[in-house]
Amino acid sequence: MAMRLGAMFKPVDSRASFPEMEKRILQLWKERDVFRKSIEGRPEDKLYVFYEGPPTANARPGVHHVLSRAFKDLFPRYKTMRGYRVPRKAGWDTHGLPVELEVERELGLKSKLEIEEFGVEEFNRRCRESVFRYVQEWEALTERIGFWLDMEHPYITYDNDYIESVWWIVKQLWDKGLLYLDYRSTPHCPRCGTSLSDGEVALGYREDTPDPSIYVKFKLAAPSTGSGQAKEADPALRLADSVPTFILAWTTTPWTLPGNTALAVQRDARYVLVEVENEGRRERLIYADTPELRSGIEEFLQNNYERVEEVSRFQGEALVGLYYESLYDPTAWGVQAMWFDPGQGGRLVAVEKGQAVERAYTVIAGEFVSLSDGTGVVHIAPAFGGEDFDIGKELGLLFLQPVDLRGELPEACPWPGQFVKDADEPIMDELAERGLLLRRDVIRHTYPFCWRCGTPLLYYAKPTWYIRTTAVKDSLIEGNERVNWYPGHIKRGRFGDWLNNNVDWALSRERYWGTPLPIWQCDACGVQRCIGSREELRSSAADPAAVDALEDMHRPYIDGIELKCDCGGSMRRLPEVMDGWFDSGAMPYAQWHYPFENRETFARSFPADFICEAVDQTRGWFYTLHAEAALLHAAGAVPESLCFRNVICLGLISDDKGRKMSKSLGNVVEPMEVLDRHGADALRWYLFTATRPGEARRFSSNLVAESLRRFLLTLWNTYSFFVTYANIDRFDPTQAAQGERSELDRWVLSELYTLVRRVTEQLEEYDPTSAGRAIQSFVGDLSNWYVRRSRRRFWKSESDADKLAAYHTLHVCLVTLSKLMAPFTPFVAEEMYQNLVRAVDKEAPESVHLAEWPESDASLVDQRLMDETRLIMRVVSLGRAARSKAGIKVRQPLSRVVVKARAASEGRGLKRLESQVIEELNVKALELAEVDGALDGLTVAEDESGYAVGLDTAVTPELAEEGLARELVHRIQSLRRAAGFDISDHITTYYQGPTRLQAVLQRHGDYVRQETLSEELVEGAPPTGAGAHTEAQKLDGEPLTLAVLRRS
RNA sequence: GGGCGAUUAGCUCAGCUGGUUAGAGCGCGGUCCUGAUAAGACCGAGGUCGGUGGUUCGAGUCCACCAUCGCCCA
Repeated sequence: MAMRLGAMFKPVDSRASFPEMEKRILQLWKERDVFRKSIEGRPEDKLYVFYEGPPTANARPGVHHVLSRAFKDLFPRYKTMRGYRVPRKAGWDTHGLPVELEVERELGLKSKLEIEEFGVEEFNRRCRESVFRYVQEWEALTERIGFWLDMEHPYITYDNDYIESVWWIVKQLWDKGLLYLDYRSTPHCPRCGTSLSDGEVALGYREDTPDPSIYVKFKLAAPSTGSGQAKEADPALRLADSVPTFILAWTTTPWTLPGNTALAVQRDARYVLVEVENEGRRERLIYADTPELRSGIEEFLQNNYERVEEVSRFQGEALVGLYYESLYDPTAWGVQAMWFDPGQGGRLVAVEKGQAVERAYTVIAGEFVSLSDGTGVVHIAPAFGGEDFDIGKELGLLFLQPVDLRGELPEACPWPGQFVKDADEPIMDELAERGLLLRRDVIRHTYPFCWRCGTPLLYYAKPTWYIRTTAVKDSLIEGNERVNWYPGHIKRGRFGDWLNNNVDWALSRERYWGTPLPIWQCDACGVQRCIGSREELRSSAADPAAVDALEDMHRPYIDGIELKCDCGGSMRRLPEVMDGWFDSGAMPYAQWHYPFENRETFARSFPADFICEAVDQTRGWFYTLHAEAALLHAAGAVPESLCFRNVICLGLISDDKGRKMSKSLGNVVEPMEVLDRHGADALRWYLFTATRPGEARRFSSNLVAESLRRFLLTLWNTYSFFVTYANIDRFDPTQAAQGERSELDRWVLSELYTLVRRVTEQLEEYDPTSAGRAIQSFVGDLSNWYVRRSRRRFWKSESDADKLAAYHTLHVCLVTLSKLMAPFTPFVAEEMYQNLVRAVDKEAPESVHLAEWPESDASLVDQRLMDETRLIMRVVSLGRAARSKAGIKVRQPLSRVVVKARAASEGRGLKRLESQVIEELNVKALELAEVDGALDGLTVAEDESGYAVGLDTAVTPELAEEGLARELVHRIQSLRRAAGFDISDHITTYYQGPTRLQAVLQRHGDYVRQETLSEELVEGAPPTGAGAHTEAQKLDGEPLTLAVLRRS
């Protein structure tokens, strides 16, 4: 389209490329430094605090990252427009096992031993390098999707300053006794050689894991044998019968059997003793007497034994205290026997030579024993399994750990050096040979694996540093009450439950690349000391100069720093590093190097107003932030026990078939591809409006395309329409008179300001999905009702008050929309704003993102008018249905339409707005059906809710002529378009056709000329060589030739 | 095994505190309209609102149980 002299606005191509437009906008933001201005232009004392949850840049960003980054971007932009200053500091998570594992893979290292041989210094150097491997891609994607974030000054968790702040936190907890060392049964990855936190374990559960399901026979010690019994056996057990008697226990982990030291039963449950016989050999089995357990076991017995007979029944109580014969003797393999010494508070101590542990291989009572699966008897191995460990501690049981930290069995055992899971088969085989395996099957259940390397986890009792989060449980729960969650069910549901079931946080990791645990221990006296700052380290160091020279506070350098002990000895750092999650939860403090620097900044920026991550962070970052704030508050170090006031918790993204996106399935959608094809606004809009936050969502490029078509293109075309006509008329919104608003203008403004109110309310409630959907629905109405109904007003030739009002109204709608949409689709909003506002008003803020959020004008909201307009839309729809039924096209005028409304008041509304119905349905009059039978003889369409519209389908000769005139207009317009004329070109039209055309043009010639900008309507062929566009057509079967010629 | 969430048209989703005969968009078949529109309108096919009970004059909506899926926990 040619630029017109005096045009106010940049011409808008209705077929714009959004990705290209977005790149221009990115350039514009950069040139004008809009992001910085959007922060610094707002008052310092009116902060809206956003915390960025740090990603790790050692893998490429995916669609799910776009999801969270889009939501993270929306609220800061919105709040900026509301007048808040919203700093947005980027952050990078750099520590932790995943990083180490990646590097291990690259180096081909298989164990911790190999890492140490390779060298911790070089290993950590490589870790440091690897964490920014994809940082350019992250930065490019972040910018491309329009996520405004200060990536030039990010916090980085491996920085010495960051580490120092983390140390400060640890020291606060240490001073309050919130840190302690304990033997615990800990989830342990035998490959990584380290404990995992509960949060990490939670990441690695796998459904449907096949495992053995076996029934193992534990032989009760007979009274006659040397081992005897601790108590007089209940006669019901019939032990005196000298028939071998076994307790049947069920397990899915055969490899734990060498660690077995007890069997547990339910004291009050009923058990049964059954005798079975095969080929003359008799034996007896004990298991729980519940219908569901018995049916399964007994069916098996019936199928495998010649005779099965119940001997007696008794309470579990009768079994408690009995001894049984151990399956193995691990001490013979060199395993050091230990026990929980009740004399030392249940501490785990070595069993000395010759010492007898009273409760070794006895039946104990346990509340946790399940009576719905297995046999009602649980095999107890305190070295494995939390419950086993706990009951061992409670009752002073024997403790045997025949498995080392690599998950391997001892060299001296029958399965030397085998990995436990591989030993399952041979263990079962061997038990079967000894006749101690009743039954073996396979079960599928959920089992935890290492979330990174996929190795099955073992529960392993070993010393670990814990944070006593249970001490601040009440505070955690209370703080959560004050957090606004979206979706709301997370608060009392997933997150609340997690807090209610809080257990202490396992902090230490026996690894290399992490924040070093700042605890030193004296070689001489064993005293331990926690260091809370670099200065404290220096002043306590044996060689302060070495601390000054320390450029990197990681291992191995930090391990070289020794402290002087009060006893005169020398203190060395404990080798552990910290759980990487602790780093992330420390970001409110450590991002500012608090309290060593930026005390003011911290004070103003804590707690956060808004954070947003996916639901998997419930046990991750959401928890670590919350917990560290509560702990520090309890330690008196921060003023608040909660860390964030509003949080959006996003659901996970799956592919279009509901499957998780994974490389192995090949269904991962590359975000950049979607962005290149459809643009960032389309992707953002889709993510905001398609599904509510919190819900799992299906994603595909096609759905983004649909979102683009349905919403952005509709909007864009409305915008393009406005600019096209405003330029023709040289409409200047800053100068032109307001004009005279029609009912239609008043209606759309009423809808607009209703929309402003709703969108504002919904964003205040952290519900961008509802807000976006409301905008979408408004844009639909604006385009398909307001603009469609107003078209004639824009293209009529006189520039009267009505036309001016139409321009002003559409202009204010589009400008307001650009502001409402700025947080959602920042690019197209900017594009529209620049053209609609900045092009005509150099005083206006230079970016829509620096503009003020629109205010609703209640005086322009007219509920009745909106209701009435909804009604006429409905009536028009029915009218079109009636036309369709009668087979008469809308171009053919008809004499009247008769409408049956549901109430008299509705009838009045219809009459008030009848001109819109009349125009839209192309009829001469609208009548209300006020008496019975008013619709008789008409073509009627009705809907379920009681409305009916009747159409008088009689076409008089006059109406037919008029219809023909409109038909001609339509054809000439199509011809103009086909000829490639500009909308405002004036033409001469030539026609040759049926004689009745003469009469029609006699009567309606003015109309045809005006509509088609024809200066003349000439009967005959156009002059040859004049360049006219000619088409031969049919009109009701008769030949018709039309030609259009542009006039110079 | 427990908790939370979901289940409405082929697909993506609305349906507020219970209220006539359950909706939209996409897709499909057809008709029409159009000088802003890659659009739009109308008609049609397509739903026992996951299932079973219950509360109620009335249930997609409330309650209980069950099933399936997802996430989380053990």
